[in-house]
Amino acid sequence: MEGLTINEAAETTGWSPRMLRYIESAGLIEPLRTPKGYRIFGPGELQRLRTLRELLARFDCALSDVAFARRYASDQELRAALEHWFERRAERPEGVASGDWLSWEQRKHERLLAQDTPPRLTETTAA
Amino acid sequence: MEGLTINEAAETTGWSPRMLRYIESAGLIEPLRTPKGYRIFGPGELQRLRTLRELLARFDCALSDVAFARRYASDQELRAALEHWFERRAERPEGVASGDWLSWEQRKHERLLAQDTPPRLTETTAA
DNA sequence: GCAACCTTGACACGATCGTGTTAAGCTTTG
DNA sequence: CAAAGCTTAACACGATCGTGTCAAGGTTGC
Repeated sequence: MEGLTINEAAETTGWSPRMLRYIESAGLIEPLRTPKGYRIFGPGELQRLRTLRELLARFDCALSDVAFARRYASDQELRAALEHWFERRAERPEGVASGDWLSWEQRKHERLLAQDTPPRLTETTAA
Repeated sequence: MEGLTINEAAETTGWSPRMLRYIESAGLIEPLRTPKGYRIFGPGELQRLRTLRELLARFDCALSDVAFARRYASDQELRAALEHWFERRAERPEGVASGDWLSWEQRKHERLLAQDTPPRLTETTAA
């Protein structure tokens, strides 16, 4: 065969027909259509579908993540904004620059001083 | 004030205290802690939080999207894999190359021929 | 023409997201 | 010391994700 119908494609890719439609609705694939609307999956689409399963499993992420990553990768404005946001970390008081914000030092003593029991930060970063 | 406590930070950023903790658990912020475990939000964190609200609104995306984008931006392997996957589109029969996969042309006629009602692809791309 | 297949739409359901709220227990502050 | 704050844990709840399944109706194939 050449271009597979949805059920055939489902069998060779491991996805259920339902999921193939769902993935399409998520904008991650775009199978061709016969004039009557039947989906036909070419070898490229089939390969992408198999790879997609691997990706989701390998990186333990969701379809929506992949969809967003695609958006992130192609939307220049989005990427710029987010990248800038990511960069903006470490605004940590190591470089308290100027009096930009009333003396960190001062209060640091007032508040952070006189204490004990140090390692109490159980992050539980929701694996 | 200097480093704000969670409730103060909530007020100036617009997020609820609950959400500030949630956002932290998502790994998007990492406020300092007093030795006793009290969160203190510095001006940097506060700004990031305000910006975050703008980002989510402006690009209509979720916290998990931002979290994944961050991962995508910093995990070389992940990015490479996904980028490769994104690229792999348009495996469309315009460049059917060689006999890589038994004659598209041939079957194209067998299946796609003799039909009418053309524009029936309502995408409904789940806005 | 009838069985087999495809299409969209909808109901369902557990899982997770985004939020609020409350409980139980330290800490800071007046 | 008592009130006010902070912390984590947990229950709750509507919304969306990921899937299955079923229904109603065209299409294809023998």
